[in-house]
Amino acid sequence: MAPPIRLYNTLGRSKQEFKPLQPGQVSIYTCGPTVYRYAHVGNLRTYLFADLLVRTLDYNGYQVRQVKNITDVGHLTDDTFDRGEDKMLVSARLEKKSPAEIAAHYTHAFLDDEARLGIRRADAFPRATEYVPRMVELVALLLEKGHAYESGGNVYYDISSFPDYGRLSRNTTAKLLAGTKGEPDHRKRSPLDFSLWKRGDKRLQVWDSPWGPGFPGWHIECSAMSMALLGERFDIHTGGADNVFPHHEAEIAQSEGVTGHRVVNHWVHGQLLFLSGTRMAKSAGNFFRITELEEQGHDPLAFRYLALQAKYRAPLNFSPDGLAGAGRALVQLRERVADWRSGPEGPTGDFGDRFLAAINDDLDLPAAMALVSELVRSDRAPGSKAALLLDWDRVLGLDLARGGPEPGELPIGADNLLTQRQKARAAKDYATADRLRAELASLGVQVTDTSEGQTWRTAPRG
RNA sequence: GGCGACGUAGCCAAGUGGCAAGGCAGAGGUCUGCAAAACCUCCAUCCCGAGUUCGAUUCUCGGCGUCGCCUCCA
Repeated sequence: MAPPIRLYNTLGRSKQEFKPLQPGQVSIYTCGPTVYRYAHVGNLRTYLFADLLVRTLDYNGYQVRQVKNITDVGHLTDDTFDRGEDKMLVSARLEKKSPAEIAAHYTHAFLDDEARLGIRRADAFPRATEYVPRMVELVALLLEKGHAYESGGNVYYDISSFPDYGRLSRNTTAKLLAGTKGEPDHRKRSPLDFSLWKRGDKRLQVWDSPWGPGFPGWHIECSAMSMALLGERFDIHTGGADNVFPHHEAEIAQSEGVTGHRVVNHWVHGQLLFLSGTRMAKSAGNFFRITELEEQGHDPLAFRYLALQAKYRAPLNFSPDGLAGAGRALVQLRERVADWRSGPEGPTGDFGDRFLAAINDDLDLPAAMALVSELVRSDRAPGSKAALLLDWDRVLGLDLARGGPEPGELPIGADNLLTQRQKARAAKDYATADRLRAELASLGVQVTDTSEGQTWRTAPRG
């Protein structure tokens, strides 16, 4: 009997028992990337957390449908007076490519990056540009229902028409107003009203609408794509903590404004990745791509291991040392699984139940990882330890079946040195043997003596 | 200014009203010709102050400090 899954819900700020709308099935919408640049490991941490959620539900026997949007329409950096720049279009200009080319390039890179981290493919990756007609419909409905107004060619959401505005982020409109800075945009009734549709015909990306040519506001796409693919009610919506306000607050106002009822049951947000105490961000330039870490000799899954050791709801401080440590631990774990696989089997006690209890408790992967260590050190039968670890790997996603590192290719001349060393050792000429070991090491070959003779392995990366 | 987090060993990071998980690094030991690996052992009174309590790292209040959101951002 599996313990119930409890998930923290940003709406309500508490762990709540997860109950799917349809028995045995779960619908998840994961707020995806805007594809105007490469994703960094900070971005990927959020998709990793969503992946762990999907895998946990799958492990519990649920049939999961996950939708992850690809935003290939740029958003303005500043909504006021249309001053902001659109990042998609900036990238297109800088790289002298069309927005579609930019989007295609970074979308592929994103999917590759996800695969490197063992993130399972979502069931659907809707593109925002393909849902603009649906967005236009939603904006028209919001106008019809009195939640929006047209002004100066733009359409704005009237937050005073939605009393629940602020419930997710716990901001109140009165306090938000007090904190308003900068000059007000006089086309808006309230400075807090946000854009649903922006007029503009001089851009590279323009669509027709009842309000003239233009482009959609920043939040409407998620309302459109989530409801188009998952329906007017779905189970879980994931995203980064930075999206709570204003993005998801606006999404709730839009989706519920249109439908008149609650759309998302569980809002789950993953915390951000930090580097030297500040948020890893594209704009700050303090980031690593997963491919960069790979070029430095790290296994991409070492980052996954690192992330598994922290709660998804807590900020995580990234450091190259921490990553290296996680990598060492991962290699060792894989070697053990390889060693134990063919060993004898036996009972594993309550380890399986404890693992399930950990992951079902709001994705407590740190507890699960501690359990991995406890199991490894335990005196259970090796074959069963390996089998259990491989079973857990369905959730952990660390590719534990991979085995130890490959011996690698011997550099030229090393073969001869190895033979000489073997002879020297047989003759108990240890001075020569040690000299040859040092010589081999300088060639990048690590020699180890075992009871069955010497073994070697090429050093990781040259 | 508003909203929200957080401050635990050298680093990363869990956790609980009652002797502080785990990983990496480090120390000692076993093993080994030596080394490596492996194995064993060791390594924190939890930012400060006050309060509640038999007892607080864990609850409350007050400091100090760090960070996130309030512009696009995972």
